[in-house]
Amino acid sequence: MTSLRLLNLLSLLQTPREWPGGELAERLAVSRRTVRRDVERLRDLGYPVVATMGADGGYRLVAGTAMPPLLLDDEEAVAIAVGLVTAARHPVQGIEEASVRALAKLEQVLPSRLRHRVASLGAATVPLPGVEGFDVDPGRLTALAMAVANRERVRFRYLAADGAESARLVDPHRLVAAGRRWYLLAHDHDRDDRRLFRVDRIDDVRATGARITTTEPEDPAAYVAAKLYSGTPTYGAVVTLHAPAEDVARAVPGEVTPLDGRTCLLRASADTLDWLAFRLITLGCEFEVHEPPELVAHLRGLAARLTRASAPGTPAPAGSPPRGTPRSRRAGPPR
Amino acid sequence: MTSLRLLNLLSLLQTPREWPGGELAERLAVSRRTVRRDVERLRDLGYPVVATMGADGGYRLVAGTAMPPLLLDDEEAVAIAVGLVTAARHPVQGIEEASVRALAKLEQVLPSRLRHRVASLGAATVPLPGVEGFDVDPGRLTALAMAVANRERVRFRYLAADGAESARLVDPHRLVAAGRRWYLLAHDHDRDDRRLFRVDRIDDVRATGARITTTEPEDPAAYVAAKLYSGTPTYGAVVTLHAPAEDVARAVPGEVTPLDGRTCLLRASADTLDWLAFRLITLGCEFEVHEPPELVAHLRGLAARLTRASAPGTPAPAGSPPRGTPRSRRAGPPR
DNA sequence: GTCAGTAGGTCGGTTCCTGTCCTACATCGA
DNA sequence: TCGATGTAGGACAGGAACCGACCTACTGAC
Repeated sequence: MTSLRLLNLLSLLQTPREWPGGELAERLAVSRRTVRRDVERLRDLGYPVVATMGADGGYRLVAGTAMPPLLLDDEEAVAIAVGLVTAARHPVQGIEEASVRALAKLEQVLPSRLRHRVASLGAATVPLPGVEGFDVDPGRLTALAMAVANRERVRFRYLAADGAESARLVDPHRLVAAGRRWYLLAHDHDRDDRRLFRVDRIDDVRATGARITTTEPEDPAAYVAAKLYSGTPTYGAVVTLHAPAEDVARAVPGEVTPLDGRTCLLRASADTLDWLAFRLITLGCEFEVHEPPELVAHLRGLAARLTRASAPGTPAPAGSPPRGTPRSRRAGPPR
Repeated sequence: MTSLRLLNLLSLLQTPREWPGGELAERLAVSRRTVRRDVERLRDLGYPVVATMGADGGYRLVAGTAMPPLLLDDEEAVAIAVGLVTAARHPVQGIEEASVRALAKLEQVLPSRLRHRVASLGAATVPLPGVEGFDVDPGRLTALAMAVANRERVRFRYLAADGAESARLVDPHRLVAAGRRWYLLAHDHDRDDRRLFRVDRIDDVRATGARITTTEPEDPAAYVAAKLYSGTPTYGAVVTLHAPAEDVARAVPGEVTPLDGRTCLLRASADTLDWLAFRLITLGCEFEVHEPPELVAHLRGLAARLTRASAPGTPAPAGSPPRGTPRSRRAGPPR
């Protein structure tokens, strides 16, 4: 079949190197002429293959106007999936939805032998500070994304803010990420009204097979924003930073006002104190917090904890096995 | 052309929903019979398409044994690229190389109109603490990855540890990630010897077009490990954590020994104090540091900084514009 | 200049592909 | 229980596409 050969050819050409026509002909078990024709076919499909002339020339796939089908080996597929899983955990502004869509697409076709690798590797992510239960399970996210794409009614269990658990039957309309949290905008059939669900409080998602009958609001983004800002606890911080304004503006989101060449004023808001403290600490500069008082108290608590942790002269507890040959310190880094 | 239709069909089937044959026939502008035959073709290619029988049945692509070609729209491609870029910045143990390979593959064919989006979005990543210049430029990484895959000799400028800059001509053999740093294992033609280069010190990578003539060591991993452990500064930390051993083991890499049900002993090593401190703080529990003394001092300095930052009653500097209507705090989260 | 590579035209035989029939079977809902 | 609506798949004939073999033209490196 010629389609299979075309895919194989694409797969070969996607490894970033030059392929002489003879080698391609051999690998695809066809004549050189046919390889040329296949290359022409790929070009017709919109995937530009450039050929460098002369001795030791060859074919190479370059960027065109359309994305060619990506042909991945197992490891690459796992790597991409892991990347998308962490992207779902720490959504990047502007492509949150596309990340989840891509993850759902990939999950749908990912061979089962690779799934456990993705799961185990995806779990070993860099932990960012947050409250318990903050972490979104990517599987839940993709299940909901599939339902949204499929326009399919779903059932799930929901843990409300007051701790009450309930079973819901909803028409899922859209997944949105706000800050570091995911929300599902849906029509709740039991309540017969639109609701905004926090995805990390959703569990046991089950497809019903029924089609969606309700419609989403004409401006989902505005709806979500209104719901969120009226309901989510938010801490607005005002901090003086001993660092140039331009450096700060690059590093953190928020409103940065330069005070002088070496200090600036930052206004930022977040939904947890942990997160605010984390962003401030990782800036690595001196700073003073003016508001809110909760953040001042939080930082003072953290300082106390660190002081306790670095109490001088604490001996290692008995029973700890002796360390082998200690690794060298302060040696020069490799060239 | 039938290959084009097959790709389109694959593309449709990859969106996670069910497709009735009639709709597919319409979209592909062929008869129902041909759709059935195309589905059969896909199955022959190893991509399992399941069909649910009965009224409102349809076709769906499911996970098989081989990865089908991924057909992505622009946004999904950007999302994947951004995910891989951050994965290159924060390599996940075990798939570092595959991540870069996938990124190189994607970069090669990514339409130019999407590149700037990837660049700008990829820059806005969560900053993790580290020394200056720690961050690897993903573009450099993919350039080197391409050279490795292409077995092509490259030129670059290198900033040695002592600050001396030099031009190098090398045969790149392999990219390896150790901890959070990338290294290039290569044969340096000027020195005529194997060298290990830190990728963040490499600049201005340029392909020469010449083929590689040297061979990599029979056991690259061992070679790199030997080079690294003999040369890189490493801090070995010994810390008592007031958290259950199993929780800790999940959250941080290192050797965890339970002391009792609620505390454990952690041995971990890293190349910067910032990184060690960061991992300990984000655990969120009480802890005591036994070794090394540098870490104790580092934490004490951090505690002092936080104490200064949370000095009571610091008024906001004059001239700061009054904040508009303050956002609500402590209101209930949305249902 | 020579050599080794790509680019591309032509031609005949063969293969494959397509649409139109047809029947068989599964599933849901009335 | 029956009918509607879906998939599954065989048979067939006309047409389109594909393939290899041969040829010439062009390009770049040694």
